[in-house]
Amino acid sequence: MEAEGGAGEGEVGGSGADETAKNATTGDRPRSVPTMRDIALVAGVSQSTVSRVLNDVPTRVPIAAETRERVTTAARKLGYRPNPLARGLRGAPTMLLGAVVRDITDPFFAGAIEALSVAAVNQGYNLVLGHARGRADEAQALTAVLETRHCDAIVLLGDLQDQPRLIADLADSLVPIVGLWQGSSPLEVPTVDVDNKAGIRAGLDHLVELGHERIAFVSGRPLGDIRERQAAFTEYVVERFGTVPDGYIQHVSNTPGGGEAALRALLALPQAPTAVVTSTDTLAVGALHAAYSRGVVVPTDLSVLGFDDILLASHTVPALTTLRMPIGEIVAEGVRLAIELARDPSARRRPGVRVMAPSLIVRQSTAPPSTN
Amino acid sequence: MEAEGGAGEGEVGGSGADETAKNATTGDRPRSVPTMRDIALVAGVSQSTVSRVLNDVPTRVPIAAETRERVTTAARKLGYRPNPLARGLRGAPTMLLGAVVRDITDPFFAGAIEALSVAAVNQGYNLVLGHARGRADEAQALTAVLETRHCDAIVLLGDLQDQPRLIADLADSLVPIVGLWQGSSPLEVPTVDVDNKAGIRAGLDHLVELGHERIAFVSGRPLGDIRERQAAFTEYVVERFGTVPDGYIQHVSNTPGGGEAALRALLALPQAPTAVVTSTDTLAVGALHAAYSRGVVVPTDLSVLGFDDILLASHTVPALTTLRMPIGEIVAEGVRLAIELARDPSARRRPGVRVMAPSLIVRQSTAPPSTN
DNA sequence: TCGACCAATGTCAACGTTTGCGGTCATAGG
DNA sequence: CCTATGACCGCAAACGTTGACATTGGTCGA
Repeated sequence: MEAEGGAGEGEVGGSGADETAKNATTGDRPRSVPTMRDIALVAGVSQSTVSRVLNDVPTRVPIAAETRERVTTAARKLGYRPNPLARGLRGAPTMLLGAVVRDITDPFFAGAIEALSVAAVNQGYNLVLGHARGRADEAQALTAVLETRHCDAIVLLGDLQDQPRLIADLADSLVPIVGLWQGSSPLEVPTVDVDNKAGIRAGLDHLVELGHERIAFVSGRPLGDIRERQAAFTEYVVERFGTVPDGYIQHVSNTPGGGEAALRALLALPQAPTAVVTSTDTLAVGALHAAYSRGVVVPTDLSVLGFDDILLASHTVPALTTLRMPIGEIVAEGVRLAIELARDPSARRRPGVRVMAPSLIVRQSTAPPSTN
Repeated sequence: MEAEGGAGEGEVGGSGADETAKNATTGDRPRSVPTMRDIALVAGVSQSTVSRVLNDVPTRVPIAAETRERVTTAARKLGYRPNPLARGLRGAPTMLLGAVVRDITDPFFAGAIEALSVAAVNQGYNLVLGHARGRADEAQALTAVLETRHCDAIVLLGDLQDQPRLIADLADSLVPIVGLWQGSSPLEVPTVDVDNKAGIRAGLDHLVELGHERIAFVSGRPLGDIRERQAAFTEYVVERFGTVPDGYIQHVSNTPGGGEAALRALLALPQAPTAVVTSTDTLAVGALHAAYSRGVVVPTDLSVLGFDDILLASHTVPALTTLRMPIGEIVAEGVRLAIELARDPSARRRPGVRVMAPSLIVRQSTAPPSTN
């Protein structure tokens, strides 16, 4: 409030209430965005010359330095901005990457979007967001991001198997597509993912080495990576201990609240586990909270292992032992692929899954089990 | 890996290595996306008729049902998708909202982006992301999001005062702009924000009622809202206690790590505070962790108050007392404004700040001070 | 039997760029 | 004095849509 007139109010503040005074404040500027023709008129050249000068095209015939000068100054004076739609019409890339995510509310995917945006910007691209949550939106996401192919390529985040319409639309679209975190059921597109199985096994190895034998799993909706993680857990435990005890796999929503509910259920079991593996750090946070509020001390009474290594994982109470998701690598590879496909249409759609390795980050939420 | 051939591989998998076999696999489809002319040819009508039928334009002159039928079936058969660039060139809105955020890595803004995307999609718009972090990107964000006005309107998130070039570009752009969370120095655009002062005062009232007198403030970089919050804190404390003790205002980076550092510094003070107000929940999380690892029990030994009420705030250990940021309201109003301005060019740029009220959420991280 | 009028469709010029191809000068060489 | 030859630049056609306007082929009333 104190700074109402922060930056150059004289410059900008003029416009506002009265919309009739189009050119009064700005002099002779035609108020709508200037085109190349306007520049051509001012500079006294043809519009194509303007195009050539402004794009600095390597024309076989040179353009006089003086003409060049006249055009550029005219352009600057008029405040020319090229019209990307017109360029796009001529086949120029839009420099836009579409990102379709199943649920942007999921903190993990929100983080992934961040990383994706950063990676895209680094390559000169920007991100168009679409999310596909819910029956109704299903159409929207594509109508806007795909069908509306402003985008040079599309990146899919997360498992979208339950959105048949979206997948169908993807199938006969011409924009190149790459998938990230497709988990156990990747689409027929180039895909990058984390090695869920290796991650879960590394985590379980860690717990087993500490001496744990009663290990439970808290899972979000078994889709995509989550399903892979759960499968890896089951496989390992069966391999090692013969069977997964009843109730040792909890299915909840992938939120802290879900983690809380799951842990309460686990603690109520006749034989409560001494360690809990969560399919996601978000769940682990909830589990930590539930343990705390039940008086169960982590890691003394209970070990908790997460997956993802979200930003907060190193700052929970206690700090969370987890599996670091190589978001950066995955996203970078995804963007690289997407751009490569966008540039070279001949290579599009060569399915295949590239996996990146997660790594175990040992912090304070795991310890040997207490001797009952 | 197991699911390599997940969905309809016969349909899609065909394309790939050999790019000469354009039409071989797809029959007679021209392989590039079909235009209205293609449909017109197939249906045996003129291209404008196709346009009229497909857009179901309320033309004063009717079109024969049979013709209509022929056109629609042809369109469906060819898999027609309208070209938004061509439409845009004719002046149609792109249904894209640009979002420029100072630092998408900030968890709060990441969350805001989510909410913004949801709100935009609800209105039929999609989001184009641009971030403006760092000197170099500064140009990029605008080159891509603004200059490239694919967007019908632009939403600014957070204080961007330190990006002069961006602001300058905004000044003479023709796209309508609205600002969110501009804090103490809003730009000359319609702006929506939270009432930081009221929030801080409510939080301090709460602490004072509990009996606290030694209250410290942990602040991120004093920009935008953060600056307002800090100012409100100082004002309140001076008003109430005459002065802010030395060292009672800590400046750190807005991360959990920053919160940790700040709390360590505060605990090292000769007269440590009994309560800490953080400018952000992210900082509060760090503070909780630092307290825990120092053996300082929250809330018995120290009260911690956050700001924002992020998703995790109710699941920290202990659950965080904080001020709920009305993200939904702010974002909804912002999107509403943006779309309104996009639709009605005559109303653009009527500066002014609308503030939404935060509310105090009391959880377990605050309590009366221990009697030393 | 002829113009009027209506239904049903086609024509054509935009929108702002890019780009292949051709045109117009001046000047130098003959 | 005439014609090549560069050096510079303009013309105009695309790109895929839209929409104002023109154009058909009939049917109807006079």
